Amino acid sequence: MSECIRGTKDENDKPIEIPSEDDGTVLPSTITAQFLGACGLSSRSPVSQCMRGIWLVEGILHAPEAGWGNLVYVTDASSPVKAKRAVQKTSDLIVLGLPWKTTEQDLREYFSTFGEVLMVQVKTDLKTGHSEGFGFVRFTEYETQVKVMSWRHMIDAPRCDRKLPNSKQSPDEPLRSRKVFVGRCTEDMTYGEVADVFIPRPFRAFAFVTFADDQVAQSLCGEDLIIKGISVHTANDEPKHNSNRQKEVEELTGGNSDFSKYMVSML
DNA sequence: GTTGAGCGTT
Repeated sequence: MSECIRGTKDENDKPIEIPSEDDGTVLPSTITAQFLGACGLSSRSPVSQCMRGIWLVEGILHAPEAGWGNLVYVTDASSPVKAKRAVQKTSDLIVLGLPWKTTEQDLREYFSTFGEVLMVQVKTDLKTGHSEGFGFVRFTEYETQVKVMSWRHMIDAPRCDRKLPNSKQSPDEPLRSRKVFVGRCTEDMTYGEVADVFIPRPFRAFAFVTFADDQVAQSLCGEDLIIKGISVHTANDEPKHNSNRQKEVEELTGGNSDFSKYMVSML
């Protein structure tokens, strides 16, 4: 049953009515349509007088247990960072692990299947003119960039990683990684529902697993899991940068209930 | 046997 929720940008302002969906949830786009740059809600608890955020699951705002009620919901302020994120521009992606023989034409052909390509480069040694095994690609549409970033690619070779170049990593926005470090694994473990797996050869008892979903990946981080009698350790793929972020996300995702669905089974 | 491997001549 659809209803109207009282929302405002400032608690002292007169609230305006925000329509909910038929199932009682609210879409962030509905919020954004009324309050530029905002996409979340919180309300002041009549009991504790504290502001409480509204639960956001897979991009949808869910009513509190007691329903939306007659409370006034305050939209989240649009911080400069969020405002910047709304306009997603494409950037060059570095493509690593290219075979020596791969040419710019090969790269363009390959990436054109995902969307319009603005530019490709294969970096070559100035003296010898031969490929250095990496290059860059730039797409017209940010959508295409996201698509290409999401999955493992094979360009005349078993694996070609692509990611934002070091020069383009923004320190205020560490991408929530879909990749997890798996320690103490055994060689015969297999991984389900994943985008990529990296196992060092020769085998060294750890692996990197990239999941299709960053929420799943993050919910696994930091867990010690028993799988078929073997204790497996999972952690963030690059522990040095984002331990705080990781804790935050762990609290939000509330443990590893999805684990059995997604992770490891023994052969 | 608990953190791979690579980063842009103009």
